[in-house]
Amino acid sequence: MAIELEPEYYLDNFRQLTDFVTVRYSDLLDLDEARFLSDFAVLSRDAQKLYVRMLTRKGDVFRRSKLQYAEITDIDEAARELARMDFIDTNPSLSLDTILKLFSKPEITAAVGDESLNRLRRDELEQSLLADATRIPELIACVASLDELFLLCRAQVFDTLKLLFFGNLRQDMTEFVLKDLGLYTFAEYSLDDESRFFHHRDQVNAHLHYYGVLDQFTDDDLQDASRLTELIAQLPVAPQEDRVLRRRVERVKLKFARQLERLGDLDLALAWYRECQTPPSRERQSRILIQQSEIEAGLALCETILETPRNEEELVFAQSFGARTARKHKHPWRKIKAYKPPEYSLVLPNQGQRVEMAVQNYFNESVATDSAGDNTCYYVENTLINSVFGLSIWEMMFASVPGAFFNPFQIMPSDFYERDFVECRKPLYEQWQTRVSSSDELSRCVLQNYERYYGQLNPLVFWGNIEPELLKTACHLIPITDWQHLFQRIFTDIKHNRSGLPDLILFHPDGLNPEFDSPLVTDRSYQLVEVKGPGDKLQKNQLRWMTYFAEHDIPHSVLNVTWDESP
DNA sequence: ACCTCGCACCCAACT
DNA sequence: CGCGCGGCAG
DNA sequence: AGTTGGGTGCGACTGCCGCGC
Ligand SMILES: [Mn+2]
Ligand SMILES: [Mn+2]
Repeated sequence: MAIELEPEYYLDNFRQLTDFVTVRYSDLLDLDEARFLSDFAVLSRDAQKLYVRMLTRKGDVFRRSKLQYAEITDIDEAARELARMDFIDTNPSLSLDTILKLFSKPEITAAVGDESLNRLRRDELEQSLLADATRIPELIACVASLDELFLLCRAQVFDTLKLLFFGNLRQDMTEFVLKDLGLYTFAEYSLDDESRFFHHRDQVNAHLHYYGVLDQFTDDDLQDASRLTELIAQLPVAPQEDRVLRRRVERVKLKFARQLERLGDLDLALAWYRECQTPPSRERQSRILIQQSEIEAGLALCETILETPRNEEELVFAQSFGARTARKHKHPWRKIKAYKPPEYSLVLPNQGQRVEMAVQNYFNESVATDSAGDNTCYYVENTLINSVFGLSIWEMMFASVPGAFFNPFQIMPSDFYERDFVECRKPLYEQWQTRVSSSDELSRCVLQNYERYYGQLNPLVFWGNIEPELLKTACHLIPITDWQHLFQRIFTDIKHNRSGLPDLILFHPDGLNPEFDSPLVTDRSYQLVEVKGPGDKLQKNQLRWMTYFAEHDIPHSVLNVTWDESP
């Protein structure tokens, strides 16, 4: 399905972006931004096209010969016009370093006239040319004369416009293309002219400030504790009401603090963790304290977590790490026994396939034929349960709620992972509850939404893994009370409980033959099986799900597979 | 896929 | 020469 | 020796082309 784009698609996309910003945010624009828009509007079409082409390419300096676009009638004339209007500089003063990056090795050595330089690696070549400061002006003139060089100007203004449009700087103009090519289909949601992500200029500036700090960050900084500290200190202080910015800033702080830990700067890491509320901040603090032999403080923090856990993972951490540490240092501790799921093992011939597939095939060839023949095993991991959940809450997810949607390329509402997602959609939640009150209702709703929304992006719905047949089977063979329990746990923390579901699901409407020699559940119509190959072990999120399964009588087990390597 | 998810592989500490 | 990587385009 | 916990690292429309080694 090769979809052709209009020859000037990129200019059209740029216009869509600027129109969107103009309609919603004219009151937040500063003078530079307003000038940018009005100057751009009076450019010739050729000039507009060339400028947008340059904007969407990497870097800000370009060689004339590398700008070849058939759909632009006269590139040189367009460039002159852009220069007159200050959109580009056709005679920029650039450092030798910058200029060298634009040319290939053979071009540089030929221009310099020293073939012996060919033996050097690219980075060595640059080093050697930059080494002699007295030769630099001469070399700049020499290399730069190989081609006309254009410097892109006012690109920061466009960054601000993109930020206003998307609400972030992670997305870019490729969203338009991917959508138009049919690679992405977004769900329908209402985006009226009043849907705004930003409400004050100060807020825009704070977000720009945040991305400015990220921009300064390079991979080398990860090895430099003082540099990391400097960067964290520069991050903006997000106001209480800007939840998105708070989330973003906090994530970066956690990441940098974690890196300070790796670099061995535990005190600094601790100090920055203390500035953060979100997990795993307190977990890391506790670990550091214990590492520093601050046993009392470390255990006290575990106690605090036990009293006010921010999420289940943090709670489980405090229970197990607290108990282990207390035992080791002979402190009293009220220990809670960790759940051990039923486990059994199986030896299979190694045919080079994924271990989950090997087990699925094994089940389909043996256990599945156990009774009437309606038994089947699917390798679904998170996809089945999340998809059924996602299809069932579709209307709630894309409902019009203030602040939830603000750009045309969202795959979910901005508050989807927030604690109060349900609270903010109470009436729809109550409707949803009636829809999941019986197997027939659930099945009807899920299959209907499958047809209605097929292919539309949704972080919970995995279109490639679910067929109506499977959905129907699952809705009927997993009892509605089990579905309600599964949904309930996902709703309590969508972000974290979307994952960790077992690899396989077995359906057996008439149960299984109890003679079958394994701890498989025999008296239920389905069961979930987590497969573990050699060397693998239950992940934390998998164990949390299994603990919950045990509490709610959801049939489950862990199957350890070893390979039979004998010929 | 608002930079994840599950697994593979490694290491250290414990039993 | 062939391979892997990254930029670019649609 | 074997187990357990913890850490890190890896992939992500596709297809083409120039570059570096
Ligand atoms: Mn798995
Ligand atoms: Mn598994």
